[in-house]
Amino acid sequence: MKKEAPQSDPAEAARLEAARDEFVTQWGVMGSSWGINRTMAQIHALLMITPRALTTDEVMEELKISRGNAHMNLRELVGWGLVRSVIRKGERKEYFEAEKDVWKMFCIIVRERKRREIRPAINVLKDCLDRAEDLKSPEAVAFTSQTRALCEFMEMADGVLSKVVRSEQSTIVPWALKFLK
Amino acid sequence: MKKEAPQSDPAEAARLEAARDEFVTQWGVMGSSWGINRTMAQIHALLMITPRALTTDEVMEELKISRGNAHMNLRELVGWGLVRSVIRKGERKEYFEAEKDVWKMFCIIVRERKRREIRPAINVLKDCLDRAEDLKSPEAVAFTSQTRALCEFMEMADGVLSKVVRSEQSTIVPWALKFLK
DNA sequence: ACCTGTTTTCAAGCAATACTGAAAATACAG
DNA sequence: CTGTATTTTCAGTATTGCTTGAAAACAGGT
Repeated sequence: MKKEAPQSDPAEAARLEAARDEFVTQWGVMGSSWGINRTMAQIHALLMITPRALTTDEVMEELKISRGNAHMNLRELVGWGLVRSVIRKGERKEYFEAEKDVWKMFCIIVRERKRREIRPAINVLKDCLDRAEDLKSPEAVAFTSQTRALCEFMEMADGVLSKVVRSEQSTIVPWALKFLK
Repeated sequence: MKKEAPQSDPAEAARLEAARDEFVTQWGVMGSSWGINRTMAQIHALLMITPRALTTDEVMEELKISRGNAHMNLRELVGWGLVRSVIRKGERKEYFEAEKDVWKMFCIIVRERKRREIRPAINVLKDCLDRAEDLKSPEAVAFTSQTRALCEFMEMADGVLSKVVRSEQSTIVPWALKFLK
C-alpha cells in the first residue's frame, strides 16, 4: 500500500490555498463593513494565518498589491499593535508577524478604538453639552437631555470595556456571563 | 427689571443652533469611522435631537441634501429600526422620528450588526474550517487552529451580546459589572 | 567616499461609493 | 377618471479615499 505524503500532495495544497484565499478575502470584506481599509484587513488576515514572519515583498506577492500600498498598511497595522516588525540578525530585510492570540487581538482593538473613537466622541458630546446646557427653550432642553443620555451611555460603555480589557485575560467575560440571565 | 424671554432670545437660539450643528456633524464623522454612511448618521443625529417628527423636506432643508439622498437614507434608517415612519391622519406627508431611548438604540444596533455581520462572519469561518480541517501539512494546521480560535471567539462574543441585549434592560450590564474586578 | 539593497514618500491616476435631480410611479381627493 | 401631492427610482455626476509606481531617502558594506 502506497503511503501518503500529505505535505506535498498537490490537490491538498490547492485546497489549503483556496481556503486561505477565501479567508483573506472575507476578512477584507468584514473589515470594510467595520470601517477598516480592505487591504489592511487582508494583510492582517494573511499574517494571522501564516506561521512565519513575512517580508513586504512576500505580502505584495501574495495579495498582488503595490509596494507603497503594502508598506503603508503594514505600518498602520504596526501602529495598531496588531503586527510586530522582526529584524533578523545578519539580514537587512524587515519581517512582519501578527499577534495570533485572539483575546490579545481583541484587547488591542478595543483599546485602540476606545482611544481613537470613543473618547473623542465623549469629548464632543461634552462640548455640545457645555454649549447648550444653560439654554431653556424646549428644543434646547430636548437637545441637552438627549446629548446627556448619549454621553452617559458612552462613559458607561467606556468603563465596561476598560474593565473587560484590563485583565488581559479571556476567562473573565465567560465567567461574568454566568450571572447574566 | 425687564423679564427675559429665553425661548425667543436670538443669541440663545443661535447658540443652540451651533451646538446642534456640531452634534450632527460630529455624529456623521463618528459614523464614518464605524462603517456607516456619513449622511445616514447625520440624519439619525438630527432626528435624535429633534423632539417632533420631521418630513423628508425638513430633513433635506436642515442638512442641505437632495431628495433622493434624504429618501434613501431615511428608508435605510427605518430598515435598521432606528427610525419610525409616522403617518398623521388627514395628512398625506410621511413624518419620521428616531428611537430616543439610548439603551434601545444600542440593542437595535447590536442585534442588526450581529445579524448582518457577526453571523455571516462566523459562517465564513466555519466554511474555511470545513475546507481545511482534514489537511495535515504544518501550514494547514496553523491555518485551521487560527481559524478555529477566531470562530470560537466570535461565537462567544455573539453569545455575550445576545444575553446583554436580550433583557432589553439597561441595568443589567452595570450590575454584572460589579463582579468584574 | 561610493555602491547596493531596502524603505519611505507622495503626486497622479483609479475605483468605489455617495449624491443629485428629474422623470416615473403611486396614492389620494374630488 | 383627472388632477395634485408625495414617494420612489436611477442614470449620470461628483466626491472621497485607495492604490500605484517611481523617485528620494536611508542604511550598511566595501
